[in-house]
Amino acid sequence: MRSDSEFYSRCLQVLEKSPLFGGLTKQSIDRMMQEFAWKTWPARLHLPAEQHELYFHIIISGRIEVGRNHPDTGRSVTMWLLGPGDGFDIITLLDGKYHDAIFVTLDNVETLVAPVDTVRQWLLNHPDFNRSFLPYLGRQMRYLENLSTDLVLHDTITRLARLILHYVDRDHLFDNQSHYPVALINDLPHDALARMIGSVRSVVNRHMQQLKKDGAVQFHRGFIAVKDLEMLVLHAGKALAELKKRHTRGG
Amino acid sequence: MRSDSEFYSRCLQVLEKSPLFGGLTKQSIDRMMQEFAWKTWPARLHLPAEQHELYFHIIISGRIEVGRNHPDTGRSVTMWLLGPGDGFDIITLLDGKYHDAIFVTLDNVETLVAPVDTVRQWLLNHPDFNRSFLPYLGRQMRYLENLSTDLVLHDTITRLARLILHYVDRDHLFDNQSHYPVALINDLPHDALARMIGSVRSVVNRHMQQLKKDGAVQFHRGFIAVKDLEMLVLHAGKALAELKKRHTRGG
DNA sequence: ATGGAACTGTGACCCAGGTAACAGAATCAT
DNA sequence: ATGATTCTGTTACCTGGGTCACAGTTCCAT
Repeated sequence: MRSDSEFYSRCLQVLEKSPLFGGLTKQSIDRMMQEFAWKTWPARLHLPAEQHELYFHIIISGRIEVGRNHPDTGRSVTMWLLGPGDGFDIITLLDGKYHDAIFVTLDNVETLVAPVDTVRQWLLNHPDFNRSFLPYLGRQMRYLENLSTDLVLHDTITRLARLILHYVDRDHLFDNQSHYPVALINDLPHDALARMIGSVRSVVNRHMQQLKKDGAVQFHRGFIAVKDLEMLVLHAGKALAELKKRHTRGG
Repeated sequence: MRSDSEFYSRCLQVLEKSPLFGGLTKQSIDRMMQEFAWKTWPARLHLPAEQHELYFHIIISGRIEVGRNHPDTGRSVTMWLLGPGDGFDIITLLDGKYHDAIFVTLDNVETLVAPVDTVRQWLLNHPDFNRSFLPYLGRQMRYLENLSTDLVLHDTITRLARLILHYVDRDHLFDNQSHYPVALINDLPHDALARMIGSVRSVVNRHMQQLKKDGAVQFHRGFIAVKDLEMLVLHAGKALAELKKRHTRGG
């Protein structure tokens, strides 16, 4: 991408606050950008898997769901929901092997693309790139750890509460409407939410109704917001036993 | 550790075939070893969590279970089972933040220890170290991905079969006894197996009985081996539907 | 050898949550 | 506008596997 490109400044903005490149100097980012090409993808597209062994992508706008399917039962899990500033596929980038995962665009997506080999060279030769890349890897690993442990240790309504909590923007209470906005997942259909917590649409709906009844959240087609943060924390939290008592008593 | 230390050559051997350092030249390994200290831990010890923000460890012998507990229910998951050649804690190494996980030694453990900062410096300055470290990270991430997806997509007996399959040593059929040995997990009690697949002792036992009845595995206290690899693969595999038919017909 | 601790084997019970199925509402494409 | 498609709400049903409880077994320490 040339620096006179019409998208250049937009991409720069995204990269600068990206967890992957945020730590770099403007110079470094600039030099890297030279090697990236700009590319767009339509919504609901399954990205071809071979792609990832050849090219590394950075999302500028839009979201991509990374998951796996069970061929027989038709069920699936979302392992990551990638948004602006995220890169993929980091696993193939790390070890060069085929990565058995399915990448689906949720929106129209813009990415910056470069050959994996190029990116791998940077990793090996540019300490300052490593300085932001390694913590980014840490973040992604933590997300996976949390996913696994949540699946084992918590029941589905707790996982749902935690999911919403994870994306809630606590700093931007809408005073007039007295609710907290939810980032990235606020317009997802219930199936997509279900895939993120290892469950199933109808069950997620069931629990969303419960959370609504409890006053924790508010939602309608394509919209989720948090009404009562404390209540949601309670659902997401340790006080599981107490909560159960409440429900059996109060309905 | 000085090169005339009595453990030096043993450590060297482990490091050379470790996934973390296997790729390095003898020279590099040598230089690194100078900075490591040798340390031992008794079995069944909970390693103090603060440790990991200060020191990075490499296991020379013994195993360490890395997992999480649910304070209220008492249930727990094992996220990793670390053995000789593995390093910890890689997540804190990556991002320097506190890592909420519990490390328990299963055996008497020998480790090599160095300050995290030292190791982090190597990461940033030694491309050849990076060359084996990054693929190692990839491997660990894949393990977590598989854990999460298995938890969602497969039932417990399938996960159990997959666990055993993952550690089976296909290359060393014991002809005289016609069974395949199982590495690393072959002497674990059923609780420990249960924690690795997000289940519970009694259920694991149930399923182990089933696998035995089907001729897939053989086991007694502190011993697991694979009798019929194909049968185990069948249990672990996609042909879930067919297998169910079998069982309902045959018992 | 003997008492205790750590493991294994099983059965009875029960419920969270997955499956299936359908009706209604919102949204989109032409 | 209108038919198609994609989402949501809700019911009835059923089962995998978790909980509890206890007995038997193997192993270890003294």
